Amino acid sequence: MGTTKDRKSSRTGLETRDRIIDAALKTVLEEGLIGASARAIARTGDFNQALVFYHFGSIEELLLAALSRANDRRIGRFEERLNEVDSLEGLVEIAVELHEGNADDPDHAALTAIVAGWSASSDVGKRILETLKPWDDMIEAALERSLADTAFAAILPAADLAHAISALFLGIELMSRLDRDTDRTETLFASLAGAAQLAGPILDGMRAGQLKTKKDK
Amino acid sequence: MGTTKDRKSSRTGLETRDRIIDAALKTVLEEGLIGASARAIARTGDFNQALVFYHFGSIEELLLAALSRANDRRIGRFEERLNEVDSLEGLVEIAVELHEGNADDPDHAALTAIVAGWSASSDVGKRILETLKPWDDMIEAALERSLADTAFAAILPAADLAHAISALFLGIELMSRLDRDTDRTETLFASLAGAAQLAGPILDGMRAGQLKTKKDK
DNA sequence: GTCTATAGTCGGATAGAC
DNA sequence: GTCTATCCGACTATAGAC
Repeated sequence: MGTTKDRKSSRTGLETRDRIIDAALKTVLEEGLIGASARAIARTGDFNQALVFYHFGSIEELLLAALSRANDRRIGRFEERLNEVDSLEGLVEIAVELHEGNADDPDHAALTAIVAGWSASSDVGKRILETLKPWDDMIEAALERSLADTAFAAILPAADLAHAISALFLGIELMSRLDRDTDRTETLFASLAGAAQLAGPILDGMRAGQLKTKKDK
Repeated sequence: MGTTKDRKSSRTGLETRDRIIDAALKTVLEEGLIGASARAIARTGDFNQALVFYHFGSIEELLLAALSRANDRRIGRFEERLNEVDSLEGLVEIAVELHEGNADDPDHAALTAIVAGWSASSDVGKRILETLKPWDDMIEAALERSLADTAFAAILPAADLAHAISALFLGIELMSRLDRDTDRTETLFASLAGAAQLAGPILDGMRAGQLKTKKDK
């Protein structure tokens, strides 16, 4: 999108691969997964339909590549903060920003559509989960820092909770896309922030109760 | 499925409508939303493809009808218990059973696929949300009973929490369908049950602290 | 109410010229 | 590496016979 281009001329293959991926994402965003045919994508990106097959072999492969790229971009945008956060309040703060950014983020819309639309073919499913795995790992680590020495840490493994949070986000984004007008999630996130501010001190109390400093691992 | 039928003979129109809806659900389950064409559905149900248009006018309408029916069946199966539960532990118990039942429930697989696959066209989105609304309402009422007189009730409105739970379920089912082999959700629900047993008493403590009996509204 | 037949469209994928 | 042209299959939807 920000590249120099003069409409339909010869250029290097790598550039075209990128253009195709971007066009795929945009098409999925605008037309949905079902509407993301090779022809529609080519129309969006203003290139020849046959290029999809030359560069990716099939639509399925293209969409998986697109998923991976969209995911990478999103991870890049949040991994630094996610890897530093160590409190429930901080986590929710990031979650709120993640959600708020989602509305205008073409990457994310396409990402959820692709994930959701493929609940059928399960060989692709594994590859999708593989792509999304980094989120689970980052969230899990953040949770471990945030809930350390807490009763909840013992009974609700960070890995499980992290997975649940990933799922929650997927579900929330799908639902909020069903009807942009009456989006219930606005107030939800506000409430979540409030809840975190209530629960945070309680957790800290649990920690303090054990008189065991945590920061030096 | 449990109706008397003798393969491809004349019968009343209402029976056929049902057959078509059942076939649609089965097809969505097996082939995914993209694979659920009029022809594929007709193949599954062993009837003529043209009947879809005669009875429903379009595939979109058929799938919306199928969604509604699958949802009704699921609600029927759980509404009684959901309308009675009044504790966090009880809620989680129902959630666990809901999830466990989901694996073998063709209704549910199709339901999530339809909801998820339609994040694009937003006029349909509204109708889908309308169909799912009863869940939010039932969960909200159950939460109000379960969290009454709790600090969480004040800061996290039941309506928001209910919506989040609906979204969580949608997300969880989608994810768990991506890879049946390495399903993370098994341990998740076990952990959730544990967490509820930890949190339940805490909430009861809060309630008791206010010395205000709750049962008489 | 259900069938056959078919019109018309669109999509995946490939061959081969440039 | 990119284009045109094309094959072929699948799809939605309708017309009309039964």
